[in-house]
Amino acid sequence: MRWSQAFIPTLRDDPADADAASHRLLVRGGFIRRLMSGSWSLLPLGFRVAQKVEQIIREEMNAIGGQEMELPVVHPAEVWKQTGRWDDVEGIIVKMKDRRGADMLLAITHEEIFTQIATELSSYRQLPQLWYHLQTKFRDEPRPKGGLLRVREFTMKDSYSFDIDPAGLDVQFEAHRGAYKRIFERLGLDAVPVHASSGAMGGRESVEFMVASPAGEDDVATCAACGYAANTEKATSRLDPITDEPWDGAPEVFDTPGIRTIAELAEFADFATPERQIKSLVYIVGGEPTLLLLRGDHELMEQKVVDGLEAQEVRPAHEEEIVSLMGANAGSLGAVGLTGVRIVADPALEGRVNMTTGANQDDKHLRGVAVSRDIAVDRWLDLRTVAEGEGCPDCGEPLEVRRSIEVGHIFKLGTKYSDALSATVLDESGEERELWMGSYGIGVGRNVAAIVETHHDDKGIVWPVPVAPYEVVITVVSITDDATLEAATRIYDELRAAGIEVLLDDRDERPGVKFADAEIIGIPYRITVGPRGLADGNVEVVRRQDGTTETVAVAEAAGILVAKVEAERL
RNA sequence: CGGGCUGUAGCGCAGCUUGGUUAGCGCGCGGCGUUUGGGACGCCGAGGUCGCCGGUUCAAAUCCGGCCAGCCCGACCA
Repeated sequence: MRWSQAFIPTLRDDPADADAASHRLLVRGGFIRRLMSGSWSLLPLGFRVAQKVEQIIREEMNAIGGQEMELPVVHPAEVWKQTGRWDDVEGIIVKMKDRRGADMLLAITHEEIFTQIATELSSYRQLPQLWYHLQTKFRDEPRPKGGLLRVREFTMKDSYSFDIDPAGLDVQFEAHRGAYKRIFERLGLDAVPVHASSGAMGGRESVEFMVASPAGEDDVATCAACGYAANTEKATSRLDPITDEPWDGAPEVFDTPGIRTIAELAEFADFATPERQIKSLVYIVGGEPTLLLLRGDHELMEQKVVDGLEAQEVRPAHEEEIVSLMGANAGSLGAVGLTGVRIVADPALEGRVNMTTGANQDDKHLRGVAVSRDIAVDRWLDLRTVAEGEGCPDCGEPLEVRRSIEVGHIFKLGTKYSDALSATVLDESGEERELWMGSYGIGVGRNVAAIVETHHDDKGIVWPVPVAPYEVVITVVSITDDATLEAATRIYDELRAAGIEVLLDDRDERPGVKFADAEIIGIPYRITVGPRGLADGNVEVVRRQDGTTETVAVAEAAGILVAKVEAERL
């Protein structure tokens, strides 16, 4: 492509509202433009990158036996009502009616439709099956951000596997784990698989692929010693044991005027250090009022409540709800002697004695509380968020917690959808069996953003060759010098003939502008062709990644670049 | 959904408090000229429903009301 003819609206100033490096650079480099909140147009450069990402995904999916198809974006409500998700995921689904008044929706994912198609499978002889498509999803996120990182409309590769039994599902799941590993390697992403919560997808087991980045929205706990890795939504840890001072007798009420927080109480009473307090949080879990108990210095992980209590809706209780349930305001709440409210406690409280907690009367607390004696715990459930430095659950070494971008997620769904939609086959003995399903997703745009987040410097993007919009840019230093333009055009033709994707910067701009633009856009290799070098029969080859420069003979330039690019194509 | 802020040329902004000729500035864009191996400069020029609707007024970008859109914080989030 000749740059002078290309639509590459590079900006030289930062967009005012950019909130992530990839957001800023993709806009600056003319890759994307916002249409509305969470919807982005892919301009020619952005589209080329997205196409390359998609092609890599296709190749790896096909390599594990995937069959590509394409399903619609607008679905009838019917099938979503059958699986129960028409109402379950209220909020993020855009719903609409057609001219006859029939309910429809924009697809947020495609389990329902793929499963419906799978009802056409009738024999175990047709299994296993692995189907996928690259299709638009629309999720009406409350607050999109980060450019392509968190959007409402996006393209996703989603694949679905169908097997006769759990063992078959395990095989497909492991095949995806391998395919995803290769995909992310080819994309230049250092993605680590971690244990994750399945969330509203349902299912029994899921693994997320995470790329460490401050722009991410998830926290991942990892152990350098043994390789344990889990999303903090799911992660557990070993805690140092605490030896409590003995306390004989019943809990004792004491006055705590104006004291509302754990920190204030610790300050107020020297025996009530945070790890000797019980944190009491009132939540409405699936409509049921629930008191959640944690150690004072621990943070609640709401997702663990969702998963552990299998609730659709989990939210903190409102002030009025707290007062009418507990008889006191937040800040003086406690579980001692409480009845009529479900009590769920974190195991870190098990066996503890001489604890301090709210007395369920405003401005009063209790000391000397023995958890097992004084509190009627209905359910013990891991509720807390692991923190950096706590012991790895597998080996005890200190955990690290890092912000990460979720670039892929694979789920073992089980029979949830095949059950709801009667997707069954007959087995060897002629018996009807439900299909065991898995679903596996990769967001294309989010991966593009993740690549930029991890491949940029102060000058701009540094694309890995496999996803670069162009592999080589030829910078023509002076287009008014015939010999220069001729030499550059010859190299351009040679590279194109060799199958290299090359951009010829034949714009009437000063060299400094061309160098800077090529760097913002992030083309991996640049050939500088100018009168100065040509006087000695040379051109310059610069590698974007590290700025290394070499001088090569004009006649050899194309051949050298072909070798370099092909070596990095993956 | 709650709180805060913003909306003026393709982009970034000033003007609004205190209403009054023709609404400005920088970048970008077009023409001409000088320049040309790291983001040049001069001259000339094009480009605007001041987010939308309504109200107040002799007069509204400016004041008032409603609506819409976007951003930030929180809630929420497969």
